[in-house]
Amino acid sequence: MNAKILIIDDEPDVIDIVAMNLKSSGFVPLTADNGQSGLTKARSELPALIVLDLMLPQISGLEVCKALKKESATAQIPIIMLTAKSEEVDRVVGLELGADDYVSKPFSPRELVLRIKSVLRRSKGPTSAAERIKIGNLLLDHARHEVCVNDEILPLTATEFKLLAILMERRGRVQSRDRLLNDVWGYESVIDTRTVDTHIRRLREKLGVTASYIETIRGVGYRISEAV
Amino acid sequence: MNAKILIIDDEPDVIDIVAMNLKSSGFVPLTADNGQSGLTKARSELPALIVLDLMLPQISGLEVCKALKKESATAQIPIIMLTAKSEEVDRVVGLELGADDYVSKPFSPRELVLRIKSVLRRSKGPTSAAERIKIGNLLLDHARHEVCVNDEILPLTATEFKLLAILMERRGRVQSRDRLLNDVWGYESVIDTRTVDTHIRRLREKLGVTASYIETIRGVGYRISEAV
DNA sequence: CATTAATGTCATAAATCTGTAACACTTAAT
DNA sequence: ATTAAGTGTTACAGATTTATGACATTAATG
Repeated sequence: MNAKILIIDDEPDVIDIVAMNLKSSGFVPLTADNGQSGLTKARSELPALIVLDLMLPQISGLEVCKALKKESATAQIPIIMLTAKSEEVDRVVGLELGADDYVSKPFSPRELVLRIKSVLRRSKGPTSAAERIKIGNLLLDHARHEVCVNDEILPLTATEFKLLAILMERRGRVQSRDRLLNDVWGYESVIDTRTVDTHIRRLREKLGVTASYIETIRGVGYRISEAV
Repeated sequence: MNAKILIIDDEPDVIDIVAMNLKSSGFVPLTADNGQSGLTKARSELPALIVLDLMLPQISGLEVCKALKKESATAQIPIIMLTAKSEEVDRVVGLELGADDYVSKPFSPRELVLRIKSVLRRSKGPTSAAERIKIGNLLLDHARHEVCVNDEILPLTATEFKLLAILMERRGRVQSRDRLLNDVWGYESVIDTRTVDTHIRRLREKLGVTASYIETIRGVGYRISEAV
């Protein structure tokens, strides 16, 4: 791996957490705590990818993004935007400006790393990202934000969708409740692990017959069976 | 759970309430009512996490934090700061000094417990243990939390799985019952060593023919044979 | 605003796992 | 062969863990 990743964020805790996780995933994290120094570092280091907070003092993330995309040296560098929930409106703007993905706070560091890997993968070869996952007669489409069972669309809520998506992406592997809380609800969620049970239940309810895909591993967590 | 949590606070009421709540959540609370004894206990007990009041007589919480982060033995222990509202200014300082989170007084014990869980979750690094171990026709997969004998999945309980995993990870080396109690059940477990026998028996039962892999070393303990 | 939907929490029921004690069997040493 | 310590077996009550239903609260929508 060994690729340089530049993190531009003004919150030291965010930088710390992200940098730590990147490092342990084999990346080389670079950091900047404001837009100006971020731009400078991007130009001098030419990182493989930039994680950019939308909300920055002085120069906003959008402007940084715009500037980077204007200069030929940095235009090709993929950018992942970090946005607070309320800023979700800006998502479209960000994407139109050239951001390659966005992750909303609070986010799980693990998920961010996965996104980074995904974007890097995509930016290299032809698009082959797993935008659609199919398991048996269960089909999940990230782009459309839809889940189908036998070509019939299931009306899942946002949380249910994300929960199912994570289980499907890691099919076969058991996910502990803690892990799910971390990855579905975000890294600073302070909710009870029992809540996961409830959402699993609601998922199963909507899945109907297909509910059997979700296995309970007593004393450990949940997973979606590997076999079709 | 079973993790040791050290509470450093000079108000007995706070200590009592927090300790009680931690205990009922399955943690093992340790306490100190001043910075000096807090430091001492942290070094001797090496708790899984420290709840540290910012406002302490004599040595301030910040200094305790700084000291802990300086010593390699304790540097990795996550710290949650307790701050009065007016001290919020110091939040940044605390975080920069290495605190992992902060909770401002007055706080709800429940929230503190959730925060503790969240921080512990976060600080648990990526699993570096060997994901799959194979011995003869016995295959253990951590990620799936599955054990196969000749490609057939064994329905093990959580405890059985953990016991087998530890034996397999240390194949060849005899594990005493005490050692197994410690590593499978966790320290502080007040369980009879004979209980290990029972679980070994259940394991063997499920292993069927492969049960012969688990050797009894009379007067010492158990082990899984080195040879394939 | 009013209404609906989504979400998190809780209490309780149901499932299942676990620790223990009592007893049977094995082994090693006398 | 006898004995004593160590280990295997068995059954079961108590403890945990999970599923479920109902509710309170928050967010989204018109």
